[in-house]
Amino acid sequence: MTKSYTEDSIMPESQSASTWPDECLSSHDEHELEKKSEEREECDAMAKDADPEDVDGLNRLEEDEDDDDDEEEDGDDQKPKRRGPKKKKMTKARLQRFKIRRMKANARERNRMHGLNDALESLRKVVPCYSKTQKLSKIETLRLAKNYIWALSEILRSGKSPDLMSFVQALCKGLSQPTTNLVAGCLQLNPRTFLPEQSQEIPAHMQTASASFAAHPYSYQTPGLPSPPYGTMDSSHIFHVKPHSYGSALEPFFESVLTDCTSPSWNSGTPTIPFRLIMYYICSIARLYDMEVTRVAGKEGCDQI
DNA sequence: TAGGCCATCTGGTCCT
DNA sequence: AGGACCAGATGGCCTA
Repeated sequence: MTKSYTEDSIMPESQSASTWPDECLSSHDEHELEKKSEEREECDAMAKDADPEDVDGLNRLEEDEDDDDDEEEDGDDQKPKRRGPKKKKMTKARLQRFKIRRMKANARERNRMHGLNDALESLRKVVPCYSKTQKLSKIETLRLAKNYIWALSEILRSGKSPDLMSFVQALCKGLSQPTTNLVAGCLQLNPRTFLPEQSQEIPAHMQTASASFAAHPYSYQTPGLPSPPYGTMDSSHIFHVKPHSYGSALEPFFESVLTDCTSPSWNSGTPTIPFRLIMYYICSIARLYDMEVTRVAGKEGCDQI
């Protein structure tokens, strides 16, 4: 049974940036989950009603049993006897129990995978780029989430405001072409401007600001992945993105944050940019933290004197 | 049409 | 014994 999830899972535009993981399920999301849960119950019911005679694996199992029987009947000395406990004869009752057990296991496995997919869907909604039309694949969602976490923790660690370029570079490390384009489109950026290979074209002040982001300790080489675009940063693939107005892209990130949030694109149907606001808050907190540490340190110094 | 992505089934292994 | 987890196989759908 194949179930298609073609329905658009759209993040409501009203969802604020403050709805972070624990509260990230809006009423809309809850409704979606309820709907899915109902679908799954139907699915499970169908599995229960399914004719056990139709289970493919059982046919194979029956074939195995036949083989065993043949072996016994032949009594061929040339073939080594199978060691270990002898297989019990598959009676009709045993067969029936096996079928039921197998169907229950299948239903459990389906539910387990659905749970995993729900978690991934929640993750999609909290990573920077959430598009109505272009849903991130599972693997890309995980990669983007990993980059995002790293980028945010780097901001907290350094207490410095990164520029947009280096932030997006960090986000796009190891992502595929479509995802990189999505991130670029999401930020209304020209992907050319943050390509690692072209970093020498970035103004000097940008490169300085990017320093802490350049060395991505968790960047991976994705060994063993079959083919590009996975695991590569081949820049050629990024050029397919449609041209935008790139004027603000080279401006320092935090100078434009608030104005960007009130720009028309903020409310458009295209991917939202809530993380810009989040970034603003995080960096503000980091600055306050830094100031507080400096203040306390100074005070302790005075006390010691 | 090939390749990517996905859902599902399945058998194996480990744990309770 | 039964459930959770995992990886391989398979087939369907979609897109470049």
